Amino acid sequence: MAAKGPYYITTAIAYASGKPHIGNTYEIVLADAIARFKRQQGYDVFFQTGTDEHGIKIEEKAKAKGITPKQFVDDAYSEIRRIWDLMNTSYDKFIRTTDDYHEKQIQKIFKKLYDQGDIYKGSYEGMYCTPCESFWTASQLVDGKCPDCGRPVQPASEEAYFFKMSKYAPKLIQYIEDHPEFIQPPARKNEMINNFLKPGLQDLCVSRTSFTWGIPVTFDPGHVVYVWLDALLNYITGIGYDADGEHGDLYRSHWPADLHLIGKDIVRFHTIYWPIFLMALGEPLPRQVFGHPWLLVGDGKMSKSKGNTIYADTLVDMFGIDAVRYYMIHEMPFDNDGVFTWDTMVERYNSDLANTLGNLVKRTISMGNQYLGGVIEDRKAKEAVDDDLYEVVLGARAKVEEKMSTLHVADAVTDIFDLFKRCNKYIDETTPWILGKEEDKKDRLSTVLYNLCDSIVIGASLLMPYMPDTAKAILSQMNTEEADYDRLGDRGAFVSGTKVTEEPETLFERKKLEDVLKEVDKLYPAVKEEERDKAPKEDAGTIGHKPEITIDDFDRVELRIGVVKACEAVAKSKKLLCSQVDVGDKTLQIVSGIRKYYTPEEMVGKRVLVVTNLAPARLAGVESQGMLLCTEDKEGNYVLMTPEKDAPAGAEVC
RNA sequence: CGCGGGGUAGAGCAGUCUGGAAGCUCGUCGGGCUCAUAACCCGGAGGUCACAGGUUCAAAUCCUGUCCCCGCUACCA
Repeated sequence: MAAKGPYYITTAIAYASGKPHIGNTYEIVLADAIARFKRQQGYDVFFQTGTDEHGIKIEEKAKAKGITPKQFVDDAYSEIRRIWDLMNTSYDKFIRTTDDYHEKQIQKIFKKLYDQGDIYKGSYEGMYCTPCESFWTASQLVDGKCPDCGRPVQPASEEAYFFKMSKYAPKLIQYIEDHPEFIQPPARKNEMINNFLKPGLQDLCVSRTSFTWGIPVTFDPGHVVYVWLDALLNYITGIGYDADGEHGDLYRSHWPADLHLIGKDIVRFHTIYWPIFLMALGEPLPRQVFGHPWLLVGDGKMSKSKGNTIYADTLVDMFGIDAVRYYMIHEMPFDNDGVFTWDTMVERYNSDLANTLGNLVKRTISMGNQYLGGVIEDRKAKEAVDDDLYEVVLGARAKVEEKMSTLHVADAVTDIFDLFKRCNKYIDETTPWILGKEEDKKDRLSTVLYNLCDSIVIGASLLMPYMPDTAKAILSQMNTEEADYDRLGDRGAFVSGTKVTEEPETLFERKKLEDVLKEVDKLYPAVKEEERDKAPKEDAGTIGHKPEITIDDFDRVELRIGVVKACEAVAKSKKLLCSQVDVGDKTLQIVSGIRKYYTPEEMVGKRVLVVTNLAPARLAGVESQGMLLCTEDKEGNYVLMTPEKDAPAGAEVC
């Protein structure tokens, strides 16, 4: 295969805060398929992935667990790397932002950018909670108060370093316009230019003093480098960039990157901040950034009742590595989110892997053994239908290549399966089992089976980047090596006279949906309990238990029965209803986020539980003087709390 | 008029940029075959391409307007 030059591909580095679920795992698998494909084509591929290990969140989680941040990220790193390896991904380098060479370079880079005037010292405006000693941005506040303790906060400013973004904006706009392929999918390009670049870029905060788990700024103790300047630079520090210009060989041969594969949520950082950092360093810009869509889990019902986090290792246990890789790659359209459901998983597994592919290989090898003793020769007894078969088979590589060139990876895999489908059809067209009964048709029979083996070898070779283990298993059953990529457009990948295996193994055993669902049922209650134990520590977003309170604490809350007298939608909002609620001695105006579940009309006359001594707040510009109590039903819909028997407005709840 | 994505057969999607016979997968119904994992092959049924106007010889595709869904965001007190 011809050498085609360097190819550098990266994934985003994973935030080392916990076990990655299938959505996070999708990215590394997709990148792996692309990297393997490029290697197959003959490129000198370097494939880098890694973990982002700094930041306040990690510092806090470690503290909650009672371990050091370093211990925390070591654990998280091991788990992430274990999953990447489990998925059989062929990365060449796994970088951690706590690696010493990375930290050293970040410090040098920071200094360099500061010395040349791109970074300056300023202040970061926000709100400060004195008792908690915490700094918050306006958007983090809950009801204008400290999200931790609920006490009032004061405007304050924190000393911080900033990067002068605006200076490079015109040059970046020019670059983006001149390189239409730079941002993928193309729709994102206008989004970046219109929403961020044209209105004027704000300077980016690149250091913080409010936490310590980060890379220290060498010339200003107390400051640590803040997230993006640390994280994005991994793409060059990982391959030997040096701020003093003493770059390693790998950097010299492989930078700029050919492809940064990232999630669509961080396109902005990779197509605006990252190129600007590089411009400031005087380094060339990456050739392409692809913001891939997300792999989401199930419909609402499934995720509520069965837990919505599904991990790759769970799926691998049930279906095997390549089936999971196939699902991830195949179910993800180019620019729409994909969805994981157990139903589709089983459907894809049975219909594509077991029926189309597995069964094809098995029946072909079985016939080879039954009629020809396993030795498959091309006896040149050609018929017209053979050309129809080969037209599809030999054309597959070009199709795959075309799809891959625009990163339509799912479509590329579909083309390979079209090849296998054509083979199944060919078997029906040629009816080898009939040829096998007639002595004078032996040559034809042999040729037919040869054509099939040849086609399967070509198909398996094409499949190598996506399902490496399966491709190898097929080739091994055919007793044949992977065909060279450059020859996949020609016949002869399978050597005439080769003896295939006598005992073909079943590549994918069919699965019954009901069996899988039973297993899922068994699996998920267990996972849920496990998570409930971890939840309070690990994730503030899930429901944990609150600290014990005294009866006096409870007594501070004034709860009463209210009757809704009038209700209307809040004009400026999609979620809010504004109700006038009679609570006995007065009528409170209460705004609630329940428009999705109740119409204003059905609200009127309802008896509800009301918190009546809550400090007023403004929601969407409307004052709210209390709170209606709700809970969630099984589907996650909000349900109002009402008294079980009739109780008058104003009755106290105790 | 906050930003963005979307509405095409029972389900999931492609096709829309570059107008020119409505396509794929699954399901369903019928047939064929028996080498193979109840698998494989063929055929049928099933769509006013969200709606309404417009441009055109021709519109799923282009233009205008409307409705609905989903993310994100501001406001789920």
